[in-house]
Amino acid sequence: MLNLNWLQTFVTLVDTGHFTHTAEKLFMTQPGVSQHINKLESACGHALILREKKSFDLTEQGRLVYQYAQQLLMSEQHLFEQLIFDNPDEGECKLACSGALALMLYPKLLSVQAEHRKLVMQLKAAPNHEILNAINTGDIDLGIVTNMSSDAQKSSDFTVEQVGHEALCLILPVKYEAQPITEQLLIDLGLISHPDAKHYLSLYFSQSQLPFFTNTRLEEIPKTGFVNQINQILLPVAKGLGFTVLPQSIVDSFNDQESLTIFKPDKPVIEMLYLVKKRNRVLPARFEQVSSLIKSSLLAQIE
Amino acid sequence: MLNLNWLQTFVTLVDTGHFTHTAEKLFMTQPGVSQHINKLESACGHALILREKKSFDLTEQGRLVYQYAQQLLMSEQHLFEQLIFDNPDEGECKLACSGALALMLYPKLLSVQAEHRKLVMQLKAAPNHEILNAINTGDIDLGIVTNMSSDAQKSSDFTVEQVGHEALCLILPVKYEAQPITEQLLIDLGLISHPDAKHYLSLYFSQSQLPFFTNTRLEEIPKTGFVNQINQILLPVAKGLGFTVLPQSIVDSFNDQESLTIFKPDKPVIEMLYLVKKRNRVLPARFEQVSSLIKSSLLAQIE
DNA sequence: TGTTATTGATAATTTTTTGTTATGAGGTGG
DNA sequence: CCACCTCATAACAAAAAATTATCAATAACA
Repeated sequence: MLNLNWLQTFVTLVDTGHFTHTAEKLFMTQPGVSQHINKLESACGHALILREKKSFDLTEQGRLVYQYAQQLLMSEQHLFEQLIFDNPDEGECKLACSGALALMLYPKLLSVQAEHRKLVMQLKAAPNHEILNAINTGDIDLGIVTNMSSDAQKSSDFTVEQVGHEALCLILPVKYEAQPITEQLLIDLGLISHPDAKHYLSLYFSQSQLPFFTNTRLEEIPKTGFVNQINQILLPVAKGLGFTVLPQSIVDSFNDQESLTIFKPDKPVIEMLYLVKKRNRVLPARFEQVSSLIKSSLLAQIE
Repeated sequence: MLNLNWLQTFVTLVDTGHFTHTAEKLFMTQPGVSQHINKLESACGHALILREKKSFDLTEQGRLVYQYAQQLLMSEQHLFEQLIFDNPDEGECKLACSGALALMLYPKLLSVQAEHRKLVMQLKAAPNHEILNAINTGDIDLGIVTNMSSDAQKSSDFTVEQVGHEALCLILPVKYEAQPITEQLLIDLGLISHPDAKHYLSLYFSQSQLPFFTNTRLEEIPKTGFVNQINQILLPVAKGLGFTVLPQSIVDSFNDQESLTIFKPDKPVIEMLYLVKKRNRVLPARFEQVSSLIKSSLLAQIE
């Protein structure tokens, strides 16, 4: 392994072209410089300089090592700067949320990044449990999840903050507009499924006070479609091929609203949104603006 | 300064999450691991891990250092690979030649680079003495120059190889086509100057056996223009604003040939082209294809 | 062309750093 | 609750690095 001190000495030597001057510059003795170069050479397995008379020339390997060393010393300096100053406009933000929220949030995050090019936004759409898992391993810095309950036993590992809520909609083809919803109707129509469909469905029926489907019987609904592209889920519904359950925001952003009908339950179905990070983790300064952006976006949506 | 061994230990520790396992993996003892981490932390001036119970969490600084260390270890490995294997298709080629030759060579060099994206061609157009100087300092790996004579005293510092020659042309506006060339005509017409004009002029008159301009009187020719864009020098000549001296290849690549007339001296004026590198310097493998490309290009041009 | 001053290499010695062993405190799991 | 595992600490041994004291080779200069 290449010792950084040797590299520093080597760079200075190449710059000055002079062993003694290098020693003075680095507050060491001249034999020390010779030794550093010798050690570096044997660590590299190659001669780095060709000594001739008083001066020397770089070998090709010497050039490579010189380039490498310069980069290295620069990047170490950069690291130290990062360590002492937590720049709010620089660094990676690894975020995760549901596909529905990603659809809304990603453009806003990107406009922040457009202003601060060194602030790199990474947004991953994933189901709840995967988000929590990724936060735990440190793959994700900050996540937005819906229900914390099912992972409650782990919840002590997280810092959770409620940041908003979103209405869930039961969506059918427009031709059922005037019809009363029955369990049999839904079974006949079939479900257009998607990654969060199961979770949304059980949430919807348990909250909406509709006397349909106890949890055990949700499986009985036939699946007449599946997509994991959030903005394409409503296409088959619009074409009359099935029903589905999605957050309000997805429905709002769909082009062909006239082909859909949204069922109005007696009691609106709301899912809570939680901003989650790892417990004890103090996020860098850049997450200030990110989380306030998230909060204001989610609040604005409720209006 | 951050010791590479400490960083290696730190990375392994973060990966395993386990001091003892880290020690085993790196063939050291467990207290050694503890010490490495302590030293790294004090060198960074920050806690890198938060020890709690048996396990630990990374601090934000720890994350930064981890990222940095991973990059570093990777790039050191890359360096070693470069040192043992001189890849003919990877690396920088820093070349220099006259503007005229650059015009011809650069497209060819770029088509080589297009095939081998890691082979980066850097071509600089510069006058002779600047090229020799840059080769001497190591800023340029390989150069093409015309006359070595004036820097002959230094020539022992270089390895020189003749690689071709190029005809020099005296170019006038087409309206002088039928006219005999006299010294007075040139003075009346005026010189369209460019960076190599003086050198080309003295070469031309000393070789062409025209009884014009002893070197001392070259200065008397009035300058009626100047450009340092090689492919724009002939524009003012075509418009009748002056004469100039340029290599044949530049004339050939000019669009508006009909507006020019090229003087035919009794004895054609040739300037030799030399491929020059620093003496004793063994260039990396990638220069094989570069110099054979240069040679074949210059030979092809002579035909 | 001697003569002196510089420059870098080498060897021996000292100092500093690093790694190991021995041990202990705190936590875990059967 | 006991045996075990994990990491921290201190004392010591080993290795690495720096320094001093030289020397040979070259350059500079009278």
